[in-house]
Amino acid sequence: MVRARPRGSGDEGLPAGEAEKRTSLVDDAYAAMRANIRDATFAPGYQASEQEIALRLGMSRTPVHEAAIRLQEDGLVRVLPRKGILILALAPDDVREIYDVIIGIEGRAAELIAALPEAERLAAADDLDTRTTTMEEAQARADLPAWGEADGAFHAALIEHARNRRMSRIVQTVNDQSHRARMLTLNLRRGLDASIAEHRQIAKAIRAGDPGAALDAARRHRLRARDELLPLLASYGLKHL
Amino acid sequence: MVRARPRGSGDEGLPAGEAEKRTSLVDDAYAAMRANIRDATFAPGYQASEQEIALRLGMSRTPVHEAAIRLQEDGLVRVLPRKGILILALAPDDVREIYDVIIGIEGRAAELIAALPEAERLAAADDLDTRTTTMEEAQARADLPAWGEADGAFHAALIEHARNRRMSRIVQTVNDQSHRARMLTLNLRRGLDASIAEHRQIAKAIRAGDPGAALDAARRHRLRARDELLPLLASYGLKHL
DNA sequence: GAGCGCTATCTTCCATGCAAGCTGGAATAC
DNA sequence: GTATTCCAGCTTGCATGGAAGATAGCGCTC
Repeated sequence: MVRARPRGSGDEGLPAGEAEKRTSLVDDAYAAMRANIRDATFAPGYQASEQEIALRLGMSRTPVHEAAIRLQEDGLVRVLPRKGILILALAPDDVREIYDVIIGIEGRAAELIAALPEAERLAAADDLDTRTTTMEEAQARADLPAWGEADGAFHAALIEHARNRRMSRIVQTVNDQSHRARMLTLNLRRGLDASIAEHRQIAKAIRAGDPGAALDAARRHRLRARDELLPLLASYGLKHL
Repeated sequence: MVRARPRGSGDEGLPAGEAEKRTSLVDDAYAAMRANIRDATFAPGYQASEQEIALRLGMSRTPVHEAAIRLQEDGLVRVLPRKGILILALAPDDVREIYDVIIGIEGRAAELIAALPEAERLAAADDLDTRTTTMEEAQARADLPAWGEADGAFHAALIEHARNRRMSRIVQTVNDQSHRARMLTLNLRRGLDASIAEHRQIAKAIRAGDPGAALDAARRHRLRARDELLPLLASYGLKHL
């Protein structure tokens, strides 16, 4: 039986820490299923059987089952007893919830970074500015996918610099959940200029070592994005993403 | 030692005859292990084998293994490949992380509640005030455990009223992680009066429909608690809880 | 005594078998 | 035609066994 092992596709693992050499089938199944959900190979609402997925991945049901438990814990699927694995859809209300979580977490993260010792603070600000510049360049080329990727990188870096593993995990989890929504709505977005300007403000407040301003800038940025996105979803009648 | 529990003969002695929808062994194992970790039956640093736990719970290794995966996802244990289940300890740095998560989430929750329509807002404020009164009564009796429980109830209610399932889940997860630390440090706490006054302020801002003030009050409350607790941990040299 | 390697034994990982729950549809009763 | 029953085939839940990795202790070599 052929064992397809998709490796390294978007594995945002630990930062420069351990050389992960583990090759457990459970991890393979988890990564593969997560990737399939992200790129909508498993569309929301699709109900798969563990047997079928196991067959496709060339393993038995056990690792698939255990991976499904992890994915359920991540909020990506629901394991229906004796019925199968249901790929969860995202309702507008979920998007609202996710934004509120991010508003809270990211604001605190920005505040924390601005309160770091000067050297680390400046390094973080430089890093964020660099990523914002990447966004500007993408915008100049009207390259929307690149813009989206750079935007994601900015926000990932923002959380990373706060050096709080729990925050990182929370943000990654909700980002996984909303990945499809972001991809879908990327070309509906309007406030690209505003985003870039707000990113600059966040970096500036961090550079200045002003936690209050950093908190405020980060919150405002996400609040605006939320208030821009939610009506868009509503007007397009997108009930589940 | 060996408590063989024949399975399948219907209801085991679950407390307070609840009509449990359906008891799966995995859920049983998850609940039992989580309870054991909370009350330190499984002390941090203890390395258990799945076989041993399975024997103790009267089931086979499979449900224990799957429950361990969920507990690992919750950050309570670490499954060491081919070595066993390690009960995680809590370092002061973890407490700091947890507080920062809560500061972010709870602040946003308070803000959201204060922005609710008046009827819901007032109901929430009343509820929070009631719970604060319970704390006052406990304090008058110098009943520290009751105080701690009422304090927990206040914060649980605060999150609950924000009606955001993801926030609820996040807070519950970090609360599980820090439960032992809270129990240990309950009798070291000083700012009981301050806590009650701050709770009143949060409720007041919510009642007034002032999101900014609610955010600020909730943040300040947790910031103060954090700044009070962390030095305490350091001074007692508590390296892992 | 110190270091090395072998092995006994512990552990999890994974495949698989069996039982039981759920579902859809055929067969039956009216 | 409509409602009901029943059953075949689907699904997962859980137990169990074999395989392989990890580890500690022993004996051997130097």
